[in-house]
Amino acid sequence: MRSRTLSPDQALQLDHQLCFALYSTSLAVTRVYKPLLDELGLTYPQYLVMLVLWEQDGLIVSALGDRLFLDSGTLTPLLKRLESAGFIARLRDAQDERRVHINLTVAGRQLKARAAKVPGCLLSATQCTLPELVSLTRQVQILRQRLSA
Amino acid sequence: MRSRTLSPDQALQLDHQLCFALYSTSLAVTRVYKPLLDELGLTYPQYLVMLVLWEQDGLIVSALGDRLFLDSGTLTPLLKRLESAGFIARLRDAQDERRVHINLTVAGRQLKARAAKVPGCLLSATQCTLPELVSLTRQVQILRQRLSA
DNA sequence: CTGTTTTACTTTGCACACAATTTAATCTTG
DNA sequence: CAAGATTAAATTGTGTGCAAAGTAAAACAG
Repeated sequence: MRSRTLSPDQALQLDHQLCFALYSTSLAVTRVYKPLLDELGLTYPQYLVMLVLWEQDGLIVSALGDRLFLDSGTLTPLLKRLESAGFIARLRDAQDERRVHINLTVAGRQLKARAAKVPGCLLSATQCTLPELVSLTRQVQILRQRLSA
Repeated sequence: MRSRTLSPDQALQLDHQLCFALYSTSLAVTRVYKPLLDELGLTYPQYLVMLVLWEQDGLIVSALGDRLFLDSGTLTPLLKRLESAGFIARLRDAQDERRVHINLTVAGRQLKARAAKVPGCLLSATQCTLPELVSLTRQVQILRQRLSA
């Protein structure tokens, strides 16, 4: 019968690390997205920002950060690139000049239609059923919630 | 009864994206590792390299890359930093001068003992049981395998 | 054996992530 | 209301990831 705990040697094996499974799989997913997002003129983190804005336009930078678990040090330059690309506009809040609202441009809203096929391409790349993916997504989200607490 | 497919709007919701769950959870894991690895003088990707070398010393750069799913453009500068830190030595192969072997130094081997407690800290941070983590790790590894094929 | 191709690694350039600092605006407190 | 504290973004510096180009050694082909 196997022990309930691992030896130090086993515990340090790369293929036993959940962290590495998540890390390498996340990078693998990004590589699958790359050609799809290239067509849209977006990087993967930029695509995530657009997903948020397509759900809720006009958020301020910190609200975007809360949603994506990213800070302003990451978002500020990324948002400037999205602005240069013509997908968003950055507007200071008139009431509170510290805040910057991120608004979709017409081109940014139009991009949503072209992005509609992306999730389906990913689903087929995984060779999983939708329920399988939903289950795995939930498990990983729960882990994130516990780690961020 | 729910449809077996999602509407375009549902399919593009951030919280339905497995990619985002993986991406944000992987970053969350890295943030939990940060203080532990700071003590060892390693970044997270450097820690992964050390895990590989603790299993098998003397690998060439491309073999490390195969194991970690990273290319030499990523590994070369990272390995130079590990060399500067005194944990590894880089040695040209005498038979084939194109190859560079990565060998642990004494300090690099000694670091393994200090790293032994890291996996346990992570396990407790997840508030999961070991079998739960093993199951999740396997599912994510299978996904990676399908995406990399 | 010599010109070509392939391989292994390095270098360069761009885009994240994130800690730490800075700047500017707002809030709080006495 | 004035001084200090807090907040929101932006900036700076370091370390990845990765595409693309460069370099040098080895393998191959005629």
